[in-house]
Amino acid sequence: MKKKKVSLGDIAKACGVSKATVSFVLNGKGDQFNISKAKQKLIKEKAKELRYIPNFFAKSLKQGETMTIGLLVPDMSDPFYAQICKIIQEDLYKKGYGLFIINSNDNKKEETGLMRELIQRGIDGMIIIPGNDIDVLIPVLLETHIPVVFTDRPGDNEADFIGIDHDKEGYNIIRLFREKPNAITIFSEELTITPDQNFVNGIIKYCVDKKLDYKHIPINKKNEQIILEKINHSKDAFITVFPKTLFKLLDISENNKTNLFKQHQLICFGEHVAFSYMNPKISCLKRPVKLLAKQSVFRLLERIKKGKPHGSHFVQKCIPILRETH
Amino acid sequence: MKKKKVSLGDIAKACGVSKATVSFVLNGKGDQFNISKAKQKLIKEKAKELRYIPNFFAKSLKQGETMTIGLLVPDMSDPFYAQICKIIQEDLYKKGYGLFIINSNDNKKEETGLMRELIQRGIDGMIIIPGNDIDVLIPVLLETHIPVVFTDRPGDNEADFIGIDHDKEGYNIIRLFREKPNAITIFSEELTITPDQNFVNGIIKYCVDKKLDYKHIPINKKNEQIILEKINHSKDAFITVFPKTLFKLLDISENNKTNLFKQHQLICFGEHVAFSYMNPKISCLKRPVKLLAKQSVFRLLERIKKGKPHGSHFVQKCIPILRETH
DNA sequence: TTGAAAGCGCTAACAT
DNA sequence: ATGTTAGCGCTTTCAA
Repeated sequence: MKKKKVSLGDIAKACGVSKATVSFVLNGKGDQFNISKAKQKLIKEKAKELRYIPNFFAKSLKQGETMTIGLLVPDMSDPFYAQICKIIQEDLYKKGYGLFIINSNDNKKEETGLMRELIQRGIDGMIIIPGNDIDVLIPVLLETHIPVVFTDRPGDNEADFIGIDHDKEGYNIIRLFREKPNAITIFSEELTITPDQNFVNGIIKYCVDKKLDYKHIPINKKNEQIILEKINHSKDAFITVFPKTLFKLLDISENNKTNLFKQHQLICFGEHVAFSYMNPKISCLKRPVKLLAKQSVFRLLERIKKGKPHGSHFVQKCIPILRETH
Repeated sequence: MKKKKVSLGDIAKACGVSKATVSFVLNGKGDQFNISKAKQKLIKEKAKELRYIPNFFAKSLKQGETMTIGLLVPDMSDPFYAQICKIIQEDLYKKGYGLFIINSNDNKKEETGLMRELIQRGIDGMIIIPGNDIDVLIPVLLETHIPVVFTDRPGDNEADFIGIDHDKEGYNIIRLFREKPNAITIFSEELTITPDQNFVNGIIKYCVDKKLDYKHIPINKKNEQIILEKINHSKDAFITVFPKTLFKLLDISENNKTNLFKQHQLICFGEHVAFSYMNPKISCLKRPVKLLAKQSVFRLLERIKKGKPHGSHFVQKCIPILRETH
């Protein structure tokens, strides 16, 4: 059932040389160690013949690095995170690193366990999009000394962070509406994640500053009546926190044969491929995915390879994409 | 820069016992080896105190398994594959396995290299959605003895396959149109992947059998005129191979201020969240993602843990989702 | 009831 | 120019 894998030793035996020699040759250090061309050739051929595949782990064990990065992401099937995953994977790959991904589903209870799961696997560093606030993560972070980068959602001042300023983005989003709104309704899922709360708080702060009426409605069965009320009997400008919420809102509206956009301006926080194919085309505030992903990798490798200290904060602006609904 | 990690030995030293004892206790075999409760407690506390995290690799090295599965996927930011990745990751996690993902971008040249990359990492098995046909993969497959499962795209009779029958799905898709079409136009990307070709071939076979006119048009700049021609001056029923292609088609149509759906029925091969929010709502032939992903994991673990022989083929049907455009 | 020691596959300092 | 050997962290057999 478990056929034995070919190891360095097997090649060494087959060639009548020592493991060291084989190791040197196969790692391109043959010349450096003055191993005769003939022998080098022999070894390389033998390796190919025996279909030798080096055991990465054994190497890692010895060298203390695994060339593997861990990524903790809320939901890799969400297009936003999926893109992040992809870019991170590809950028890391170019630098010789592999990627080990775990979905947290924003399950706060399990998050620290999942992080430990990653650490156990001997990763050289990790990028996390945490569901929990920093204080619950700190115990795990203290258990290890590998570099950690927080992406999209911040840790604390001590921690590396690559993301956006949710508070500020929330504060500024209302200025994007074509017509100055009289009142704002914010739709979202239940706000369990602090940065999302901050985004909504930003909106509210603006409303308070500008003396705008506002209401925040989590989308759920229980609120369906009040949602319909808002759709049908108000002229509020709508803000949806993430495309998923917008889709749910549309479902509700559709099920009740009402047209959401007849008397409402709408901006969605977060972009979605679908938006430009919908009717009307959805205006949104796009998060700078690519930049965040690339910068996260860049930063993490800087920490790992150059031993740079932590605590850098890379805050990027969102990009308004104004199509038809704003 | 590289702070030393706590190892088994450190705990052993701290407790004045041997590494073996610590290992037993920490693996829950304390009782089995009759290690005194007091000592067990001491060891466990010390481990916690020193923030001990076991080194998975060292364990793997010894035990010959890494509890890690490799996944080779064309593009994990494509919603279809993203979902597959997610389900696979979660199902594996439940069984104690980790997931190592690599994007191939359907780059055929690099594919075998990427597979080797996975194998090197000592994975216990792998799930691949290959871009290449089996014959180019065989050399790599022969280098290793780990179980491999082909998902979505088949290998050969020898190989495990979990997917759909592209040929047949192509053949049957035309029956889904509400009105019997006089002619069919198939839009797709350049067909570089055999199963995609098979899907189109299936369609064509049907057209030939039923004496229907057909044309297959790869979407690219060069074909833009002929695409517009089809949109504006034909009444063909349209089939798009994958949502991405549909979106491109819509872009072209939109840029030319024409309405694609005025005189065309359309079915898309492959589902997309956006479809039910578009206007009109897109009819499609949905691939059974969840089933494929789950079955792939199930099958792979069956191979790994029970040593079942390869060569099983699990072919599932696509599901028509008929909304408004068919 | 516990410890010593071998060994998983690999690298690299040290011998020869 | 090439081989020997120790050791990375862990498990497990065997001995005590």
